[in-house]
Amino acid sequence: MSHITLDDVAKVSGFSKSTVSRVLRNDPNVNPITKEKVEQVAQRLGYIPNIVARSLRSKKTTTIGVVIADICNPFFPSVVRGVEDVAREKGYSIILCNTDEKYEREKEALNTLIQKRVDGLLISPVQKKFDDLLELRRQKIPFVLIGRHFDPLEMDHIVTDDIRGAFMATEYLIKKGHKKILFINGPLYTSCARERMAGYKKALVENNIKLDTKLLKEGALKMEDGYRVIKKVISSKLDFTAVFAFSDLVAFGVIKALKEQGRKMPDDVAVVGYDNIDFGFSLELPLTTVHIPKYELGSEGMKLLHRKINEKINETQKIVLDTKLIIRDSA
Amino acid sequence: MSHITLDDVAKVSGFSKSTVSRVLRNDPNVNPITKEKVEQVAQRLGYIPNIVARSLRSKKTTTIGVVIADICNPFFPSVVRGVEDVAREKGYSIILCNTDEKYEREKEALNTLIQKRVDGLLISPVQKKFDDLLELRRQKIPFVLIGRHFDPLEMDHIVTDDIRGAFMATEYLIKKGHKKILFINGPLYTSCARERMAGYKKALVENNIKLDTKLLKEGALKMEDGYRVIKKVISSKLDFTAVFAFSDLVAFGVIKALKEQGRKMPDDVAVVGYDNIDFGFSLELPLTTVHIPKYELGSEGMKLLHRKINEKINETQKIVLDTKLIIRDSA
DNA sequence: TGATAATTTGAAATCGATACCAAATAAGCT
DNA sequence: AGCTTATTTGGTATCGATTTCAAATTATCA
Repeated sequence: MSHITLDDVAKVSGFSKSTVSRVLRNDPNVNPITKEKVEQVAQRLGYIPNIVARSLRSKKTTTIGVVIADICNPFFPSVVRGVEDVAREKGYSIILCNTDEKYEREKEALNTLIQKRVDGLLISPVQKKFDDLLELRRQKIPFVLIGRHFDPLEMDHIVTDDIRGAFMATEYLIKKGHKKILFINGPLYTSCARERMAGYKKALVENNIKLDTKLLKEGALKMEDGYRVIKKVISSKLDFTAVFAFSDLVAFGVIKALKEQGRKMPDDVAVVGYDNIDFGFSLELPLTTVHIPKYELGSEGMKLLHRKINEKINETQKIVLDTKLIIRDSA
Repeated sequence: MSHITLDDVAKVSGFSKSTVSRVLRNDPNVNPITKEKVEQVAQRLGYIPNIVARSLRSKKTTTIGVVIADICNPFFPSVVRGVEDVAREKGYSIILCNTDEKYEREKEALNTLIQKRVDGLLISPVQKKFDDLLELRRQKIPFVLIGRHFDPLEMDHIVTDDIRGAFMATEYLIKKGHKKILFINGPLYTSCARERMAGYKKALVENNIKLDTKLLKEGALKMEDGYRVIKKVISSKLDFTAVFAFSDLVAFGVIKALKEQGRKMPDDVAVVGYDNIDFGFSLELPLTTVHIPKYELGSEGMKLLHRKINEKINETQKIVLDTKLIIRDSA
């Protein structure tokens, strides 16, 4: 009454468990005629392989962990989709975990994923601490970082060229005549915020504009953050003619706040976002932004992870994808 | 050198496997002093429980499958997030699968999930066929349908009141004086499309407007579909003053097409969407739409699934969440 | 044809935990 | 104390597959 097992198929078909196992795993070392017979019995009995048992013995779960900040952040769905498409193609399932940008949550997630013996992990790390990642490395569990990386730590990763991305965005604003560009950056514990900062500064330097640190804000991640910063900056009478936001999400908050202040965009203030999330084009004010190949970040990341799992590659793999400036109406 | 197992902890601590197992599972039938000792040894050895082994024996994987159409459809992230939050709280991980609205993909996904012995499933079904769901039922694997349901099949589900949602949207348009309301519906194999159709018709009947079947279009799911339908309808000189779209996504396509035609919204044509996806408010034309409690669909669905897994509830549970009309500028 | 190699099959051990039942020990009570 | 009951521990079977190694069978070829 319970489940049909490989044993049952063996008994009914008259072959041994070994042979049946070979058939069901498509092992070539089996007589085609035998294969046929066993398959028929398996079919007839409605046999369903128990992958848990297989995993225990073979030490492979064909499951990988995907750890991101928040699937509701419009940046991530494409990434995850890219991962899943490649994963499915290669025979993996994905376990999804949201960290909400909290280190403790990341650590917990990695813990359960280790306990569940995933074959590998794709992680968009919180970066406030990284002991948990070192632990992964110690355990020799393959993992690839997505979108963020730890420079001196020699961990496999796939990221975008954020220095260049931020450089392009900033230079574009400069070429349009802007000199007071408010940069609402993300948290500096993230590699992307640091690199975008570098890109921003590089553009200023190359165009002989001296840096005004009062125009540098950091720590913005969500819409509210962009909104709040603008409100504060304006009440402090700080002067600026353009805003470069850490993300499109932050840019939305910026636009909302500026609109409430009655500032016309892009004439009074130009706004540039980052990420190029969906529907940014059909906003009230179609957003000028830096495109990140989100799907590829996921799909190529998964491909790399797959190689890491199957081939024993020792050197750290670092993939850097290109970004692209998308010019629309907001700047 | 390999992994520390429960056996190792047993040997080092001097207790038996059984006792160690009890400690690590927080079984109350164990002396606190023993517990302390064992825990210290486990800690010292860096023991990591192997959940695969546990699952094999206990027949529980603490993993559930989540099968949706496409995480890139802005409807789903909130749903998945709702699921994951509750799942995590209850000790489950989620395996995510995208079907792209294809029955074969759904079937494959369910297959691997069954083989991986998930404890239960949350499914937004494709509804073109349902043999795969009947198979799940035959196998007595608990599952809950999300957002769509099969009326006569008595399967547990959590949906929204789409008759009422569509009714409200349509009636709102009627009260605004519209009589020729183009309804660009989704595929009729989905329960939600059928119910919204019912709501649409009900509103017409109650307001003494006779149904013009030429104004009924179906099969729209994506932005392109909305765009295409409008283009076609206009070139066929069909007259309409309002559009009720199956989803906000479809509405986006509609708006794009209408704008290209130079029609002013909402004056020439009023547009109402469905779902209330994020950022619909900050569009060029803030969208009037029907709100669906997406997060709750996921979180409550997961709660129901959890009950189904743990208590042996026999009656089919049907949860219907309420919808709400969100009035903005597009109609 | 007979020796050798290749193919095909099977028996038993194993993966790492939990479950079940029995045994040992401690506690409670007349 | 002596008996019963509760608490705590241990031994062994088991979950359902894969792996390893050896045995049996078949094919190859001088």
